Amino acid sequence: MTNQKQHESPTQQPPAQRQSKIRLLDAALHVIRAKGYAATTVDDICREAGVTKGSFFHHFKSKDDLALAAVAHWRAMTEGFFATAPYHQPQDPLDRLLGYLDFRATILTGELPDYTCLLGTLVQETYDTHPIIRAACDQALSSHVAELTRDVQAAKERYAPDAPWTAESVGTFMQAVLQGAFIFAKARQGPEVAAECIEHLRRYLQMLFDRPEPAKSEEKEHQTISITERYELNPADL
Amino acid sequence: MTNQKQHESPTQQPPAQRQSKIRLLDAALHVIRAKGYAATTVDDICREAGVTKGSFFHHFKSKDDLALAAVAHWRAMTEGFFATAPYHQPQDPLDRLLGYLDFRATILTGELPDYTCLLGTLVQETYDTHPIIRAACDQALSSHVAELTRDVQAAKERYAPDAPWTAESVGTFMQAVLQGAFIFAKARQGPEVAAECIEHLRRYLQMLFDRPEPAKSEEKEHQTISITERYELNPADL
DNA sequence: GACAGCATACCGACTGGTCGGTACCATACC
DNA sequence: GGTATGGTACCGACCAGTCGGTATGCTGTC
Repeated sequence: MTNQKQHESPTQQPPAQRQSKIRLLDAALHVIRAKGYAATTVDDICREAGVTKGSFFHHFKSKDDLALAAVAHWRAMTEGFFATAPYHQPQDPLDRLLGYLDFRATILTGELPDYTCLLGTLVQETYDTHPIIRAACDQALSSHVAELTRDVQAAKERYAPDAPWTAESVGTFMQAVLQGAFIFAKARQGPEVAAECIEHLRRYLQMLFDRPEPAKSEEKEHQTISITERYELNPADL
Repeated sequence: MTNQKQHESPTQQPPAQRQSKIRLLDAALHVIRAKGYAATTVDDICREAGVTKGSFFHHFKSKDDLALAAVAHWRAMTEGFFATAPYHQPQDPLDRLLGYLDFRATILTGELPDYTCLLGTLVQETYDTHPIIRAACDQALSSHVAELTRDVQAAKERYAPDAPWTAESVGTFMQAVLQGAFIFAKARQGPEVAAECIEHLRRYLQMLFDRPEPAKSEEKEHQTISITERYELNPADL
């Protein structure tokens, strides 16, 4: 949570208070990823957002209601973020997929709650006790998988039309690897292990589509620079 | 939690009450995997174990103390379980690795809390707030990874001595895929997606070691039957 | 073999604090 | 003034942990 506007830009901004709901949602993304859902208290979120409980319950019916809104917020944020990311540029669908993975490796910066996934954290805790939250996480995950699956399908048609696996299962596998990578990053307290996992996943895709592994050097160059500035987004808010 | 002895075998068993600690630990494994750590109350565990709170705090200093004991219990259970599993038989280290994955796919039965991993669930919630639990999970995960790494290293020496990746990173990747697979299983409420992920992982290993994918049919046959009976263990208790 | 002495195991009512949620008030903007 | 927004004070439920107490062994001694 670093990119909230410095509190007063008194000229054109909607009244600073109006942003309470968004600040609560941003705070929720951060706190839940750090402490987990059950351990996160409403007061925690209010404190992080700098608003009071009254405001919280004005905007959300309950803590669970906030969780659902947070998932929707997460979807909106990530969809926007990935939609404008640079990896879509290549014509070749396989290049886009590999670019996606490079991009995912690139944004492994900051503190752990800044780059881990809300959905994985949330669904782990709630799958058995909060069916509605589980369903929301499932949908959000599946939507992201579907996005990837499109490129996988295109790459499959071009490079491996007769392969025995489905494009969707590859898309799911990609997301699963990321989720597992985050768990290890949490256990090891750093993103290095996640980067290693992404590297293996990248190699797998290259093998699936019969591409030899290149000499592995600069192809990230053009991405490493710009992500946060270019899109005026902060990985912390993903 | 199904294999606890029917309460009275009055002849030789140590007094039924003595087992309270183990029953609490078994209950903890189950309940924490179902509800997550923070949402699990001491009373939940006592109810599941059929003992009282007094007994709980006789055996454990605190809830966190129980978590540590549960991780140790988990390690003991899983190490025993995997040590006696059939996949160790092949001479070829790659066959052992593939056998391991087939075995992991085979035990995806029962309810979700029966086949998912305590460590992943626990570390997700505690990595930032309970450093000691995080460290315990890290150790337990790393220990299992080290086990796998041995076979990966042997396979590497035999089949891919010059490959650019390390055996350890492959071992870690394998565990990460499983963890991610469990998250998706929770989101989708069933093990099928996890089996798909394991299949991809299996294919990756075959490719890493330059083995063509076989016609994929019966090689599981001899495992599917026996696991639970043969070792008198229940996946529910892993 | 019975009994004292002690430790381990277990019980369940209770407490102090926490947390989700509510009631009601204050201010701002139309 | 009325509606949207946010703040303060508080309530009731719940929960981790406590505490006084009982039951059931184990060991040594006579």
